[in-house]
Amino acid sequence: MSERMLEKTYDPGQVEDRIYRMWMDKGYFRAEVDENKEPFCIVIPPPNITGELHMGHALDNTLQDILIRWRRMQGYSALWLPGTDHASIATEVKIVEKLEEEGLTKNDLGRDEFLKRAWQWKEQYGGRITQQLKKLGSSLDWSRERFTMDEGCSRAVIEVFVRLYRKGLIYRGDRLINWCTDCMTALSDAEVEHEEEQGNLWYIKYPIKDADEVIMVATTRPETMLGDTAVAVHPDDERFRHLIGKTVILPLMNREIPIIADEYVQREFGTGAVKITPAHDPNDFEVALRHDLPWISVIDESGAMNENAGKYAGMDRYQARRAVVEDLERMGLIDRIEDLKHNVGHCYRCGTVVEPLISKQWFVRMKPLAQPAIEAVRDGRIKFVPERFEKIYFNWMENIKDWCISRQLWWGHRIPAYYCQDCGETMVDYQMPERCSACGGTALEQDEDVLDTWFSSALWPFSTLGWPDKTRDLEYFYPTSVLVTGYDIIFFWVARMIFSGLEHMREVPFRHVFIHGIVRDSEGRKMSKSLGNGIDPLEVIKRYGADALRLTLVTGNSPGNDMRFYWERVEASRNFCNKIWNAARFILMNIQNAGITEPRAGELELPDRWILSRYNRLVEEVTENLEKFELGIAVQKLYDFIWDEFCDWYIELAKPGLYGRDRRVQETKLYVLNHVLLNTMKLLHPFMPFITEEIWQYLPHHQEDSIMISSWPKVDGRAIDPEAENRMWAIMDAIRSIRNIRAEMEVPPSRKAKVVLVVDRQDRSLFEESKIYFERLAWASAVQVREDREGIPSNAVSAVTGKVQIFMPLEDLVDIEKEMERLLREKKNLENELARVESKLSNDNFVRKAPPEVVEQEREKRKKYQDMMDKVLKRIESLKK
RNA sequence: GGGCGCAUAGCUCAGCUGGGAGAGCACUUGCCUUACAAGCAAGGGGUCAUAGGUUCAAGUCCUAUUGCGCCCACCA
Repeated sequence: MSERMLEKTYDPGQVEDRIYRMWMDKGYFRAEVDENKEPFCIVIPPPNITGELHMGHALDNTLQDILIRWRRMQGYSALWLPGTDHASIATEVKIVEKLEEEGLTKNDLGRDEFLKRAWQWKEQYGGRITQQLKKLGSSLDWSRERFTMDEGCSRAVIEVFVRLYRKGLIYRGDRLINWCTDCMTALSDAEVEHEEEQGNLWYIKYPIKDADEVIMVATTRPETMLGDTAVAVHPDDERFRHLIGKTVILPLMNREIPIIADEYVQREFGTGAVKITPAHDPNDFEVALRHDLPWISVIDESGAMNENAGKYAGMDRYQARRAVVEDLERMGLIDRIEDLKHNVGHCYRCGTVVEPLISKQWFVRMKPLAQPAIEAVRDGRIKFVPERFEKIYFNWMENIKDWCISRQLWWGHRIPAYYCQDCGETMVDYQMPERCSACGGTALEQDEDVLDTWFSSALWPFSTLGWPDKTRDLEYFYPTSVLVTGYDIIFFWVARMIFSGLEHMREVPFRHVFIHGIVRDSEGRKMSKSLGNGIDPLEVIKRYGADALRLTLVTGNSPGNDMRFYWERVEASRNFCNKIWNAARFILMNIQNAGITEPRAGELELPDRWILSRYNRLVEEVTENLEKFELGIAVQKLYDFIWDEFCDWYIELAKPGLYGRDRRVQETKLYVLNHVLLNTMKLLHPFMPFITEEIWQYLPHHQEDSIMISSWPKVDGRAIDPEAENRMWAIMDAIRSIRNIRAEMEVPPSRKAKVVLVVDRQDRSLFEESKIYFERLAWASAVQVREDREGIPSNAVSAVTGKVQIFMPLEDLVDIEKEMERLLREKKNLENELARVESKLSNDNFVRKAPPEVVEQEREKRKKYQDMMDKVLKRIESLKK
């Protein structure tokens, strides 16, 4: 028994760091390979080392921590594996920015020096976000912390690259790729964000060679005409049929280019004739391949016109656009200019308009990898929660194109490809070969480029467990159990982990993908740095505590849906913390005066049996909700149970016993109070780990040193007691009625009143035994239970519930007219209810087709309402006298 | 162009496999009742977007429509 006493309000600042340290010191986060236990594993979506904890992380990690803590308590060997991502582009951009402040560029430093800086940066800031995760209470196994560029993960990357290359699934070639002229690197399709923008459609006349005719094309990017190598029309388009095979003189460049026919052309759009710029448009590139057209690059990697652009060389692409249009106008070749909304691709990191360029890059051949990944979801080996995201996943996987994986950056995994400087041979290997496999030369150079940052993330579920080595961890924890992440990175990450896991492990990387939405501001806008509307989770923790933040994030959250952040909601969560804190305080105060005794059979009173029954139902439901990833529903039930049933009802119902003389009764009450609180703290622990631990530490009668290693409550089927529930419900119903009347008549609690309860014979003992609760909870001075209404003065107020007719002789307060009004209102209500029930029961189809128990329910209702109606009518009669 | 989500109390949102509409905040009234005023008790407030349909029964399932939002896509 503890001598310590709790403060009147819960102060998370006093508690959280101390408890987290205790958990760490005791090694509770550490998961062991234990053949006697089932494994349960989640790998964290590794936050970028550039990152600081934002609400998205807070939500994502709260959900993971809930699942992990719950499964750990259930007896699984639960591993939550932490780590960070090197975030190739994002980090490199930051370091370049920092260099700029010093007046330096990447190239001033050179590759080696730059990487040294990058690693320094990683050492300095890489741990920042992991420290912040601790503030949230995340029960991550820090002994297994990984980094996408640590030695093991890097080995995995090389292993995968070499394997895929040897299998023919990685290749290098000149393709039209997305290029960011600001980041100066190639991007994958997924890294391009399309936005609709207001633009123009220029109609340009191209003169036909040796004819007095022009063919008009329409384009949104006039500057690219400098690189045109054809004009295309639809093969069946009568308007142009006679021109197919002829050539046009490309204005400004005076280059002869052919008119070709291709079905790609939409006859209805623009003029029906399309200029073909293979080097700067993905469609045109495809057309050029089909027709064996040359391609001419006119824009360079910085977004400026190159030497192929004639007099426009050196101009920025937008400058060139204006110049080209001006020149064409002067020549009378612009027919007209229309407004047009169209999609423009932007770099997902810096927002720069992406330039399609032809470039030699490395690619992963996707089709063969995508197929098994589609099947794994289709046949249910992987399940998305909620399911609708499977559709999005299929749509992406089924239309996937080869993945451009090389990046013209320095921070990242360098591509393990080596080129012979003598004969140009390409070799891909685990390390640099001694000599060229073709010519035997020794002058070899490694590819300058690094891999897409998502290439290493794709391996995360197994690279972190030791792959390519056959480790015990890998054997035991793979496939992992759940992946928890936002819908915004399904393509970047989830999809790629799935095909990578299947390809390299021959097994799915996880069983469930639990998708959540994003946290928005109170106006529903995305939180962003530029808007300055972000809420810092650490500030929330500081002001209200981590538990309040976690509760806020999970309450009302349904899978896959966005949510808005309100400080008012955090306050409500904080209030709940305080509520349970005070419930615990109350129980502890009483435990100091008496002990706890496990009750013998028959010693439990009605409220005790009621709360134990309700508690056991709660265990059942919460567990079920967690299994279905319905975390928001689970926590709502906990909230309601603790606040309403336990605090507002049971504690009040227990007080008479606690404050009575009978020590045995006191100890029984304390047993039940402690038992229910202890176990609801367990149920609540995954959601609110700190306060539940703190309370646990104060409460007596548990074996384990910490709530986080205690066992998840099990349902005691014998405790579920529908009869106790019904009986208690009847008492509560009557108490509520009395309170209602008193409130309506504005009787203050200080004024006690006599209460007469008229009941049926079979309920008499129930109400006799429950008198004390009416005294305590309904401010009754004396309670009389009887089976007849003889001698009840007419100047009493009354109410009717299912089981009891209540009279309160409040002589001086009673206004007969008002009383009559209330009775007539009651009568009206009952008439409505009866009419509704009657309409159902008189419907032959209902009685015949509805399930018997539903029909029975309706019949019971009818009886109940009729009883109530009888009583109300009698009361009305008696008042009339 | 295709797909998805949302539309429920003044505000923000829950509502799982169809069986008499819920929470938090806000509002009204009364209470400092020896755990908690960050609290207690009582209360007001909703033709569950619209129109059809399935069913004995629809907020819940189906179809269409409207509004808002998101994702994907090669009509220049």
